[in-house]
Amino acid sequence: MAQKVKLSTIAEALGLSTATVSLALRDSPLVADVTRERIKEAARELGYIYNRRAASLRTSRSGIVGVCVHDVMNPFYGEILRSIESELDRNRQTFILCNHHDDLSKQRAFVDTLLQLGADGLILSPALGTPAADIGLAEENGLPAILIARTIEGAGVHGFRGDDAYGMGLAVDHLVSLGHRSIAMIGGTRATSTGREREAGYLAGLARGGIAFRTEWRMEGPRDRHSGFDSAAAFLALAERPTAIVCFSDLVALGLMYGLARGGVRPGIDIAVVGYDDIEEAGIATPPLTTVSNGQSEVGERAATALLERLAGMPAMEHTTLIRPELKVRQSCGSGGEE
Amino acid sequence: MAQKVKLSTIAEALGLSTATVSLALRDSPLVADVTRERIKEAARELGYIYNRRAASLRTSRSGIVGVCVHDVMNPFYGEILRSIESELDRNRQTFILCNHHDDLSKQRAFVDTLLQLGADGLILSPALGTPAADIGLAEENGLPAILIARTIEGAGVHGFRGDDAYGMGLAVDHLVSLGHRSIAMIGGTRATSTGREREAGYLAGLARGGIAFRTEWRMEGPRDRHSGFDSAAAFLALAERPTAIVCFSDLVALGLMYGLARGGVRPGIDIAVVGYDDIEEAGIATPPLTTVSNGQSEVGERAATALLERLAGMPAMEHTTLIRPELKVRQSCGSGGEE
DNA sequence: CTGAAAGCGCTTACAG
DNA sequence: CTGAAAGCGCTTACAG
Repeated sequence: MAQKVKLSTIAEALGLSTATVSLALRDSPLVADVTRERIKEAARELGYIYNRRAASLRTSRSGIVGVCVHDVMNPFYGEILRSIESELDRNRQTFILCNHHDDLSKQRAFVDTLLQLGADGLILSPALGTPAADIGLAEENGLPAILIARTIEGAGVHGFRGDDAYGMGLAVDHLVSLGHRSIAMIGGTRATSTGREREAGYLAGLARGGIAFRTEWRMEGPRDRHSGFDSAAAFLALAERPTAIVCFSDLVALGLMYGLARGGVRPGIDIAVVGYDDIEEAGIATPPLTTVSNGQSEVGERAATALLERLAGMPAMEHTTLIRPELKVRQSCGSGGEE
Repeated sequence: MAQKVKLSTIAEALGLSTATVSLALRDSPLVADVTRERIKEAARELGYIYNRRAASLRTSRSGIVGVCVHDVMNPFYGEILRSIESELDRNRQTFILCNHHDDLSKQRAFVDTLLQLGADGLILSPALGTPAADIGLAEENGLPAILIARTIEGAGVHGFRGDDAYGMGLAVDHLVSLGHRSIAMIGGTRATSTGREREAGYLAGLARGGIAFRTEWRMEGPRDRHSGFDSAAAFLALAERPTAIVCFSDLVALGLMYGLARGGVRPGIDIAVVGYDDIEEAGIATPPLTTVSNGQSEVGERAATALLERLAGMPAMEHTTLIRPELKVRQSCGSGGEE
């Protein structure tokens, strides 16, 4: 590797000062056009690489935003990330990703790293059991935070998520309107706001339908495809098998459908299944999955925008924006629906 | 936000020099035990946050490794990332992730960012059409690179990937041994080393089986679940329909199976389907997917290890390590197999 | 329109 | 075992 090219290398080569070179490279109007072009050309020729650490040490702006979610391999988060990414890209922010896998210590280590790097902001889907104080710590140290998908009481920051109770109610209402009187709910945990809200929506839906809830209908736990698959066996073993199932997520529903089919029970024909999230795969599954659209791209886009506003100097505001979910009727409830 | 706490804040509070504080916080044996404890305690009490930009500017080591792949939502890459992540975590390297979506300019912008941040290394699954010179540029500027999943001729660095030609041959041999004489291959493109190798393996397998290749058997293109699904229609429209299909990837196979089922053709019963990669979902799909295990976690782990060795001072070596694939027989070829 | 100088917060020889 | 001083590569008032 040749001698490192820095601002002063360019300055010396051109007989100028580093101040002028610095200004020129950032398109300052203070520098004469001719000079600027000479400088830019020299920079290109010399293979100059801007040193962001040095700049950031001086300006205390790093151009880095941290994004931390449960797991990027989960399409639900993947779809949110996609819109965050395009929003941040447009604003020339680099983003650092982290999966916390609901491990609080991993999440903390990540926030710490962001602090050390002088990151400009954080978009977080908090791990199970994240105390409000963790968000406070970040904010106090100059790291503005925005919450997505899950929210935390008293965190004092803006959060964006779907209206889970309402959405799950939509799913149950749909099944009730189809004539179902025994409806199970598989997956999710009360340890997250999402899990609690969706369960509440399920219970409220049953109540609206005049259906008395039975504890064996509620199978807590599964939150991914594999555990959804595994839950099929337990479900099929039920003495009085419900005629319909609402799932915590599409991933759980998709795994469950694999499992039900394996057990000889045909989703959409022998039993009704509803998912939640409306991930891309839901539309091509066989049978196509009836589900509740959860506004992933809207969550991502609005969260990114909100963070950019914070970076621009807007104050934090404690508020949760609920994105309105929508029922997507396809064939997994045997009800015809969209092609 | 209170006044920023830095090394000198601690030094002043304790009546020591910043040099001593710096050494103590990094557990240097040069500092007396008592002093070190006093310093660490003060740091904790004052809420000191280590400024990595400043440190990195001085040491020119950043503790950052960049990882860039086609798309982290693709479980194939997701599984590789998982093992990279755990390997790097153990070595306290922060990693920055980027999806290039086979867009060369995105990949270049990312490498540029790494250079500006003074990143320590790069693990890359190169975008379509990446010239060897791009890798050279990174290396010349002190950013050691390791390639995964796809390799580039003449890049001069170490790469890790599955032996695709051999693996695809395994799939075809299996189908031939089951008695199939007409075998299609769906998905993949000749623009990547992976696509070329897998196609070569398919062709070689046919030749070994004494089967004359027919151009309509080769349906290029699909590389994700959705396009796999879409390809089912084209396949079902074939005048003389092959009795078996090898797919470019599990994702393509899984999407295809959804599509075939939608068309009333039952995978594992009416037609044999083989995937590639052995992602986790393959085992729970219905029917369980026969596929070729592609050693994702081995690729990730070895690539990370190789990079860490480079960081420790080992020279670059131009070499491609081929991980040996393995056939996983399940039920999608109607052949019984594992439970 | 351009330059000289200070400073961002660390670490690292070098003294003592 | 601890301290004084230089320097990493930028940017930003301040002069001129």
